[in-house]
Amino acid sequence: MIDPKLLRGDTAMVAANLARRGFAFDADAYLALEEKRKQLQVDTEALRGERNQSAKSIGQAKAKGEDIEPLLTAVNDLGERLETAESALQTVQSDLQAIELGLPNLLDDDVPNGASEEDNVEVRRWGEPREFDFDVKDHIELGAGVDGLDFDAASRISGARFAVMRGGLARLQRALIQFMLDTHVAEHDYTETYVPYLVQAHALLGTGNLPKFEADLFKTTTETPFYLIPTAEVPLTNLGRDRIFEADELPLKFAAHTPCFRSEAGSHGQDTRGMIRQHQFEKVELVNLATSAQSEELHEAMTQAAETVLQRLELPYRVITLCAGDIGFSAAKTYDIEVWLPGQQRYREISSCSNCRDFQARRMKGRVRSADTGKPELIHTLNGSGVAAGRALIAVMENYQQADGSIAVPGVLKRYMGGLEAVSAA
RNA sequence: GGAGAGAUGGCUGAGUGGUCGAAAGCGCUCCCCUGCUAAGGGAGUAUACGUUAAUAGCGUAUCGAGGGUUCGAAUCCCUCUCUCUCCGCCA
Repeated sequence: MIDPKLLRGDTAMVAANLARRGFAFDADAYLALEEKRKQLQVDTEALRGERNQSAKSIGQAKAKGEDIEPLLTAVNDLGERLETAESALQTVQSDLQAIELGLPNLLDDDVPNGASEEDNVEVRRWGEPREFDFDVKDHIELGAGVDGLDFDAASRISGARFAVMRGGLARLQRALIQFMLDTHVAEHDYTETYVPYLVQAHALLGTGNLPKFEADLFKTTTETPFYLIPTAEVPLTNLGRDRIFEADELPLKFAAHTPCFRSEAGSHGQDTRGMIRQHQFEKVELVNLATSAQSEELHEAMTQAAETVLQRLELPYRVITLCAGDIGFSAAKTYDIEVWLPGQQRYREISSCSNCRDFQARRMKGRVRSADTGKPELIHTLNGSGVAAGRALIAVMENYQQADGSIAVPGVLKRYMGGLEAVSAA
């Protein structure tokens, strides 16, 4: 949520900022509603004050043994007036809240303008795409060749956008996950964390996935519905929910491996072949809970941490800053890391590192007791993929392919592969 | 799944219809005293929202959540959630 005080006090600035995203914010309608809220709230609170006063004097009169009948008649219609005022106020407040929950985060000043991914700005590149002296295969062909990636089997079980993996390939994905977690824990000071894969609506409201993006989520039909997490960002970030941290507890840095579940509604026709875009995929996620003073630096460090993984795997990549039209709902600023895929001859997203500032914290009531003032203030939340394991597997397959169709095991993964040098057909 | 107990401020813990936002203790902050890493005395110490130039006042809300009864609810009633104990079941 955007700070309601800011929204109210500097509506034009907020509207202009949101307009950069292509988000049309009806400031006039909002201000009219807000004006109404203010009046209703003042009225309601005055009535409540009146009621409290009379109740108090009735209590005092009764204590003195006086006749309270006349006092009771005097407040006769108060209850009804109050009830009317309260319900009107409640209606307006929930309308306002619906508007506020639907507004995306304010953009950081250094988010570039732009309408689509075409306008994202490259920050840096690392590594050189490898030169092949044979015809390059994509991961689908390679996976079939080593008899490890089976989309037909998956579709018989679950339909489109699922994969079955076997043997060395399945193990390679597990090796990637282990390697990533070990790296972040040992070198980047992350705490390995295990979290629920099913969460309730309020957790998703906190991260900004709800109420606007329900269609992207899988939901159970149980009496109290659960949602399958679309990313470990949801449970990890909610570790800060309803808490007041001491200043010296922050930053907290959590790393978790989880499967991620996405309905991919609205992505029909995109990446339908292969394992790029699935309903279920594995990811190692990084989340930081921080003070406002820490978040900017941590954002850079988190991006570096994700880059480290790719560097150790010797996978060429580039880092881009997402433009205003491409950045996510809850983020103030996002770096995407795109890995080189020889099979597609282009860079594809493998990590997304965002600073959400206090946007999610406000929804979650995540706070920290300021070291200076002793007062609670909102924490900053950051999340990043460190990195997507399914896509990392694709990247390793395509970048490490050999002329005979086998896949060489990257050096850093060998210890996780039982000394295996290459994944090939059994 | 069955039976029972419970949920109060940073913590412990009183409080069963009326000046209770809430006793007391602990912790923390400030002051005083004390020639010293002790003890004692005093004051203060929740959050959100509204109003406001104001982190000053004033008002409103909050004692797990939601609803109800009442002029008035931490206290009574209903529903739900969570925690604990015992039993059952189970990876």
